Amino acid sequence: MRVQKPKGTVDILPDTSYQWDKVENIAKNFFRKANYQEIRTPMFENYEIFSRSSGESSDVVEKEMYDFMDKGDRHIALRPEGTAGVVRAYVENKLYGPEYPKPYNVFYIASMFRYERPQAGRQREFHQIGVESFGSDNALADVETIVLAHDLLSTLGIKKYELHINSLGNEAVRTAYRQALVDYFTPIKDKLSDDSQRRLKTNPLRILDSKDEEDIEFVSNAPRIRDYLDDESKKNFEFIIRTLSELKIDYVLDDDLVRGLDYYTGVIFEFMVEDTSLWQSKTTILGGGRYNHLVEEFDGPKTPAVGFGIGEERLMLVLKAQNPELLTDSNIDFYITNIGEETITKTVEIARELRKQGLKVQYDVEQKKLKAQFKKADKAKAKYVITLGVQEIEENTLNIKRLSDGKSYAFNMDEIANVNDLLQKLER
RNA sequence: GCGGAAUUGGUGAAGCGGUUAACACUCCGGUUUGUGGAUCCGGCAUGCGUGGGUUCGAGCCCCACAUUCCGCCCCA
Repeated sequence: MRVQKPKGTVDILPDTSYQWDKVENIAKNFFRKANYQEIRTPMFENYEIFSRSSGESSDVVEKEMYDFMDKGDRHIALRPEGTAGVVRAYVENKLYGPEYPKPYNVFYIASMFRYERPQAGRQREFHQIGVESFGSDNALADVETIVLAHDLLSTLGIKKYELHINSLGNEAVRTAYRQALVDYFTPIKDKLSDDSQRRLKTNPLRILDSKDEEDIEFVSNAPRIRDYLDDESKKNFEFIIRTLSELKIDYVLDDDLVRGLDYYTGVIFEFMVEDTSLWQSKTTILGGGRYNHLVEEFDGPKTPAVGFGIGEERLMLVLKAQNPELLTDSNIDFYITNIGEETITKTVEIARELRKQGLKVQYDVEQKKLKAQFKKADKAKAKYVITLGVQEIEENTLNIKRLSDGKSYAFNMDEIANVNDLLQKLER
C-alpha cells in the first residue's frame, strides 16, 4: 500500500494545529463582535452551483475544479471557493425572508479545493476564512466589509500590507468596458505577449494584470474602467474611498485590479503583501467585493451582497513573518513527578484538582524514574514541578520546584484547594 | 497545463560503481537507584522516493513514474 497523502494536501500536526486554532478563534470572536454568525455549508455541491457563479470560461471552472460523477450519476464538485455555496444556502433556506435581519451577515471557516500545481501558499486543499453580507446595496455595507477585513488583519498583528481597491461597475459597465479593451488591444495584438493574446479572447480584463514587460507600456495607456462607470457606481465608489480616507484606512486606487471570478459587480478589493522571503511578487492574502446578481442567478429575489475571503495558508505564512509571537505555544503549568506506586492515586487526584481550577497539568503515565520524569517536565516546558513521594503524603506537604531557576518551595498540601493564591506566593 | 531543481535514518546531512552507508542532533538506556536542562559511556538505516534497466557488482549510471520546492498560467 502506498501510504502517502494526495498531492497538494497537508497534515496539520499538533506542533502547528494550535496556531490554526488560535487564528481561527480570533477570527470567530472578531466576527461575532460585528454580529456576523457562522454558516456551515457542504464541502461539495452540484457542479452547476460553481460553474454558473464563477463563469463557465473562468480558469477556476475550466481547469481547477475537483469534479466527479457520483454513484447516482450526479455531477458533483468540491467547492473551489466559499461564496457560491453560501449564496445557494441563502436562497434555498429562504434567508431573504422578512423575519431575518437585513443585512444578513455570515462568516465561514472552511476547506476549499482546487486542482492546481502546488506552491508556497497554494495547495489543492486549502482553507478560507470569509464573510458575506446579504441585502444591502448601500455603499456603507461595502465600507463595513472592508473595515472588517482591515481590522481583522490588524487584530491578528499583520501590519505590512496594501489595500488595493477598484470598481467594476454593473454588468452594462463591464460589457462596455470589455469591448473598449478589446477595441484598444486588437490593433496592437501582435505586440502583446502570447499570454495576453490569449487573454484578449478569453478574459481581456486580465491583460491589465499582466506582469509581462511586453504588455506593461500598453496597459498604462489602456482605457480605465473608472471612466466607464455609471453614475450610481461612481457615486458609491467615491463614497467608499472618501469614507476609508476619513477612517484613516490607507488604500491604493488600482485601475488594473480585476478579480478572477465573474460574479463581481461593484467595488472589488485585495489586501496584498510584499515579502520576497515568501513570494517573488506581491501576493493577495484577502480578496473580495460586491456581487449584486448572484442571488438572482440562483433563482432568489434580487439581493445585493458583498463579502471577502482570506486564504488561511497564506495568512499563516505572513503571520509567521510579521507576528511570530502570536504563533508561540503556551506551556503547561505543572508537571507532577511522583515516586512509588503508593503515590499514584494522589498524583491523579492533584492533577484533576488543578485542572478543575483551569491549569494545564500533566503527570507521567509511564511511571519512569524520577530523573526521567523531570526530563519529561522539561520537554513539556512546565513552569513548575510538583514532586510527590510517600514522605510528602505522610507530612501532608506540597513540594514545588520552579524549573526556570531551580528553586524549591514547600507548602501545605491543602493549599492546592486554591491554586491561584499558591501561584501568587510562588511568583513573589 | 508549461519550464526548472530536488528526493539517503526521527531530523540535518556526508557518501569513491566494489567489504559492516561517515558525522552531528534528537531519542532510548546507564552513570549505584527522591530532583531536570551539563559531562561521560552505550544503543539506534537489512536500507538510500517507487518500479524497471545497464553491470561480475549501484545510493552512486540510464529510463519511467511519484512527491516536494521554485517560476509561469491562474489564484487564496
